[in-house]
Amino acid sequence: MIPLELPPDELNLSATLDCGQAFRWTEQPDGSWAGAAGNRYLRLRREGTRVLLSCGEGDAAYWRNYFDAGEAYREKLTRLKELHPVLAEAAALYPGVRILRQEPWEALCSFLISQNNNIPRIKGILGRFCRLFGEPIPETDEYAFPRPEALLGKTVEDLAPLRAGYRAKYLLGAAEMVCCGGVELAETARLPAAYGRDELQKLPGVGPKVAECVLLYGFHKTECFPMDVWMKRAMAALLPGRVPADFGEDAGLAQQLIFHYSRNHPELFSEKAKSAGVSRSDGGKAR
DNA sequence: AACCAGGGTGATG
DNA sequence: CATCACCATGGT
Repeated sequence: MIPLELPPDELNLSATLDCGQAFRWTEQPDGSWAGAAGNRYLRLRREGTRVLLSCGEGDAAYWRNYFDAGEAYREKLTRLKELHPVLAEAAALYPGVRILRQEPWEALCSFLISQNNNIPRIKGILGRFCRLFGEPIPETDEYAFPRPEALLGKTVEDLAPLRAGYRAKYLLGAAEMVCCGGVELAETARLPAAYGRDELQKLPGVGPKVAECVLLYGFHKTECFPMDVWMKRAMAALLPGRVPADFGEDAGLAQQLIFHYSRNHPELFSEKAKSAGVSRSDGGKAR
C-alpha cells in the first residue's frame, strides 16, 4: 500500500477517473477504483485525507506522476476562481478534479476513438483493443495498452472485433506514422503546444479537437483547451465572449471544470438555450 | 425510425 | 472561409 497525501479537495477520484479524460477506470461495488494505464494495473481507494494505492514501491513513482501529485491544485483553483464566477462555482462544486498525466500514444488512440462517439462505447472499444493487442498484466485480468508496433502489418479486418467502425483505420494510420515516420511525438513532448497542434493534425482522424485533447491529456500541455460540442454550448451559454487564452496556463483545468459542470447541468442547455446560444455568431454579446 | 455520441474529411458555395 | 453529407456502431 502506497499512501498519497491528497485530501478530497486535491483529488476527487470519481471526478478525475470518470470524467472523459481516461477510459480504463471503473468504480468497484465497494467504492474503490480499479483500472490500468500503460502496462500497469492499479486498485486504489480513498481513506480520509489519503488515497491508498495497491501497488509495489516500484510502481509508486509512476502513479504519483500519473496523478500529477507534485502539483497543488488547490492553488490552481484559487487562481481560476478569480477569472469568472462560473469557474468559481464549478471549482466549488468539483474540487479535486485533476489533469492526469497519461502516456502520449495511449491518449492519442483514446481520442481517435472518441470522435463522434459516446463514453461508454469508447471504454468498450479501448477495452477490446487492449485485450486483443496488449500483453496480459501478470496476476491481473487486465491487459497493457498496445504499443504502436503491435499494429504494424495489421489490417482493418484484424481490427474488426473492436467494432470501432471507421475509426479502425485511424489507429492503423497513427501506428504507421508514429513508428515509421511522419509524426514526431518526441518533438511534440519537447516543444510548445503550437508545434504539437500542427504535428498531430498530420495524422488521419486528428483534427483540432482531438489534437487538443492529446496535447492536454497525453503531453500535459496544461494551457490546451479542447472544444467539443458540450464546451461550445457551455461557453456560449455561461461564458459568452471568453476564449481559451483568457484562462491562462491552466486553461485545461478550467476546461475540465466547465465540461464537468455542463454535463452535470444539462438543463442549462434546453432546446431554446441551444438555438439561442450556439448558432449566434456574436458570441452572445448582443442584446 | 430517426437522432445522437468529448469530430474529421472531402466536396461544394 | 462556412456549410454539409457521410462516416460505423450502439443506445435511446
